[in-house]
Amino acid sequence: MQDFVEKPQFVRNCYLFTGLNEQELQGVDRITSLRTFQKHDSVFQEGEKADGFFLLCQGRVKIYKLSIEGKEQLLHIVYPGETFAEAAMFEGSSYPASAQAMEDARLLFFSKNGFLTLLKRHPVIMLRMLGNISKYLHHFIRLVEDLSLKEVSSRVAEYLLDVIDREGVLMEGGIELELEMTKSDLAARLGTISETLSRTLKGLRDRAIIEVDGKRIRILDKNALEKIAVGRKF
Amino acid sequence: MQDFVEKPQFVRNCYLFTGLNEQELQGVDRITSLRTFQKHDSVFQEGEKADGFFLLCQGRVKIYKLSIEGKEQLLHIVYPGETFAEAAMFEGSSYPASAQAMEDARLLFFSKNGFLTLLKRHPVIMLRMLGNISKYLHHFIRLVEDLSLKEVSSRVAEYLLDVIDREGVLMEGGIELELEMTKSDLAARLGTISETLSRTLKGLRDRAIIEVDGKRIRILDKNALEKIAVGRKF
DNA sequence: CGCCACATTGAAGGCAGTCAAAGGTGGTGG
DNA sequence: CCACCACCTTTGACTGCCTTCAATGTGGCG
Repeated sequence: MQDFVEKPQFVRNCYLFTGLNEQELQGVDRITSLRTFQKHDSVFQEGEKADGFFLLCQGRVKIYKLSIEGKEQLLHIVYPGETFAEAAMFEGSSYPASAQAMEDARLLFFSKNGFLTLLKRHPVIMLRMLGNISKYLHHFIRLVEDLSLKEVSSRVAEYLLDVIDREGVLMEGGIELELEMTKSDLAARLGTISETLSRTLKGLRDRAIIEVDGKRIRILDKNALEKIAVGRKF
Repeated sequence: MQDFVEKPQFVRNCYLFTGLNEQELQGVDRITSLRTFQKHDSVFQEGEKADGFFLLCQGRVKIYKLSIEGKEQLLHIVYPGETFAEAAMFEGSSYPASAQAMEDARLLFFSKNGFLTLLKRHPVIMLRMLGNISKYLHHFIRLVEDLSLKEVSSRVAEYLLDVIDREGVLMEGGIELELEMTKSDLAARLGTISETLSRTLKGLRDRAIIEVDGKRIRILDKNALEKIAVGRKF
C-alpha cells in the first residue's frame, strides 16, 4: 500500500502542521484518511453534509456552483498543498458548493471531530487556518467585485495579469504563459461563457495586445492589459 | 464620559467573549478603543492599512466596493453585536473593501497586536472567530452565485424571502415586511441599480405577487416568489 | 479514419444599464 | 403650519454587452 509511505509526507508538508514534532505529526496522521479520485469524479456535492475538510496532495480540484439551467460558476481551483472546505466544516452542516477532481487526484480527509480535538492541543493550527480562510474571503470579495463591477474584458485582462505574476515567462517579443485550464473552465471562472471569452480574446488579438495559440498566450502589451483590467473601456 | 459606562457592556455582550470572567473581560476591555461615527462617515477605505477589527455597538455599517465609474456593490450590512474586518486583519495588510456608517454609529476597535496576545490566552475566542469568518465566506459564496447565475428578479425574490424569514409578520392578506434600507442601497446590495430594482418590483406588483408601499412590502404569493428565487424565468 | 470534446464565428435577441425628466418624500427652518 | 430643498423613487426611451442558438473548425485518441 502506497498510503503508508505517502500519507505522512503530505501531512508533514502541510502549512497547517509545520513545527509539530514527529510524535505530534503521527497524531495528526491518525485522524486523516486518504481518498483518491479520478478525473471528473465528484469530491462532494453542494448540500452534502460537511463533516470535515480536505488537504489536496496531488491533482487539481475545482470548487463551483451550478445554476438551475446548468451554467457553471467556478469559484476556485485548488492546488496541491492547499486545504479546502474548512469554512464549510466550521460554519454549517452542509457544503455550500460542489467540488470535482479536474485530474486524477489524491486528498487527505480530516474529520471534524478528530480535527477539533487536535485544535485544542495545538491552537497555533487554528491561527493558520484563520489566515487561510481569510485568504479565501478576500478571494471571493474580488470575485464579487469582478462579477458586479467589471465587464468581461476587464476580468480577462485581470486574470491574465494574475497568471503573468504567478508563472509568466519573459521571452523575446513578450511574456508567455499557459492557461491552467480549458477555455471553457476559464470562462466559468470569469463568470461568462466560452463564446464570450473567445470573442474577448479575439478582441485583444485584434488590438495586438496578445497572441493566442491554443492554451499558450503571449502578452505583447502588458501596459494596455493593465488599463483594461482596472476598468477602462476597451 | 459615557465611555466608561458603555464600553464594558458591549464587550460583555459580544459573542467572542462569552464565558470569560470579570477580570478577563476587563483585560479585553483594555485593548479596545471606542470610536464614534456620524451617518455617512467613513470607517475605513479600501486599501487602508488593516491593523485591527471592529465590533459594532450601535448603528449600522455598510461594507462595499466601488467601481472605477462609481457604481457601488454593497457586500454586507453590519448590525450591532457583529464584528467585521477580522479577515482583513488576518489576511493582509490592507482592507479589501470600504466601510461607512449608515447611521450614527459606535464601534469598538480591537488593535491587531492586542488581540493576538489575547488569543494566545484564550484560544476559544479563535474558534468563535473562525466560525464567524466562515459565515462571511458562505455569505459571499451566495453573493457570487446570485450575481453570476441569477437574474435581478431572482435576487429580489431571494432577498424578500430572506427578510420574510427574519422579520416577516403574517397579516390578513399576506406577509408584511419592511425594507431595512433605502431602495438604492438594496439595489447596490443586489448588484444592480435603483431603476432596475424599481422596474422589477413593478413587475412583481403587476403579477399580484407583492404590494409595495414605500419601504413596506406585503407578500401576496410567497409560492410564486419561491419559484422566481430559484431561477425560474418570470 | 471517425469520434468527441473543445473552440471559434456569425446572427439575433434580451436583460439590464444609461440618460433624462418628473414625481414623491422627509426634514429643516421660517 | 407651510414652504423649500435635498434626496430618493419611478417611468420612459434608448443603447449595448452579453447570452443564446446554430454551424463550422480543430485537435487528440482509439
